[in-house]
Amino acid sequence: MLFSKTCEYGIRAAVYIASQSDKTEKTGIEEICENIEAPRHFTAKILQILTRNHLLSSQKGVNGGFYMTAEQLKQPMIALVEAIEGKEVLSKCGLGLKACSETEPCPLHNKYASIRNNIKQMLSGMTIKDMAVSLQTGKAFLKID
Amino acid sequence: MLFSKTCEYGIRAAVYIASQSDKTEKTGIEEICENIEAPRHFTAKILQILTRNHLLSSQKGVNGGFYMTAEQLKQPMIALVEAIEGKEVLSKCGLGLKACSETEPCPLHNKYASIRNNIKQMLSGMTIKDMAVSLQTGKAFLKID
DNA sequence: TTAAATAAGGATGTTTTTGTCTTTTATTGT
DNA sequence: ACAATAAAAGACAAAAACATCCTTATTTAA
Ligand code: FES
Ligand code: FES
Repeated sequence: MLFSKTCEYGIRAAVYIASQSDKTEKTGIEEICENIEAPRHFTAKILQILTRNHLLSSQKGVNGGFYMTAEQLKQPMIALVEAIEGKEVLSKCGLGLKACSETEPCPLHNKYASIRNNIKQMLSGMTIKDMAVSLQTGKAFLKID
Repeated sequence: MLFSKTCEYGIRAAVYIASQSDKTEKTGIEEICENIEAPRHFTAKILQILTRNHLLSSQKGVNGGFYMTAEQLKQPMIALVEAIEGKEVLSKCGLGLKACSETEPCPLHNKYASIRNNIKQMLSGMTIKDMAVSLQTGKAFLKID
């Protein structure tokens, strides 16, 4: 519905990495995928994208893995979504018109634009750290057992 | 974002057909696709689905085409969406967990569930006729010229 | 300095979505 | 009846999304 599989895995992975960021050890792709129930190689590709976009940090070699800096933890969810789905995703027309505009709106525009704005607010107002904390405190989960 | 192409075309086509439902003549697939800028054969398939689900009516042969009964015009948008995307689409987890649940929620659940509810309300509270009227009165458009 | 570990990158494969083309079936005006 | 018309249906094709596998580059511990 809202996100592609790519985006779902990307967010889940980033949140998991964030949730491990107190530890000194970096988090390996294997561990990540086990804990978010995502396909190993596919997820690795997504993390490459996020790393290139500086939303994650990584280190190769023994004891390497993924981690996040304090700066990265403060990034809002929307940064992840835009890195994966593209910047425009939150301004497109809900009915697929070439552009979303106030002057030539689709019949859904009035209501949809406000909902789209809610989504934008949700994603801007929540940091990766916020999500990680809800994991750490047992309030939320990244997979169902 | 919200809908698949299939769903977008399906809604646009249905709304266009509805907007022509005052006329006595039925509306042909060619005319529909010109007016909503959608691919001819693909859209025809989508209309088949909607017709099988009794959300549209159709007639073959000379002077045939698509049309909607008064009953069908009163259907809410959500009926179209569910016919095309499936009934479950509006209750799935936003982060792709196997199930969306209050007891094992994903970190997005709190905010997402409320947005998803807004979407549901938007789609339940607006009939196909409502959308068609906004077209007819020039307040909305199904393609950009 | 070497072996092991681990992410990055590239090639390839599968599935789903999106789209076209052709044939069939039903309807209607003549 | 017949020809024309239009939707239904089925086969096929292209593109995108989803996923795997293999090789390469980098790092570190021993
Ligand atoms: S024009 Fe369709 S959502 Fe704005
Ligand atoms: S559990 Fe993810 S949206 Fe409800």
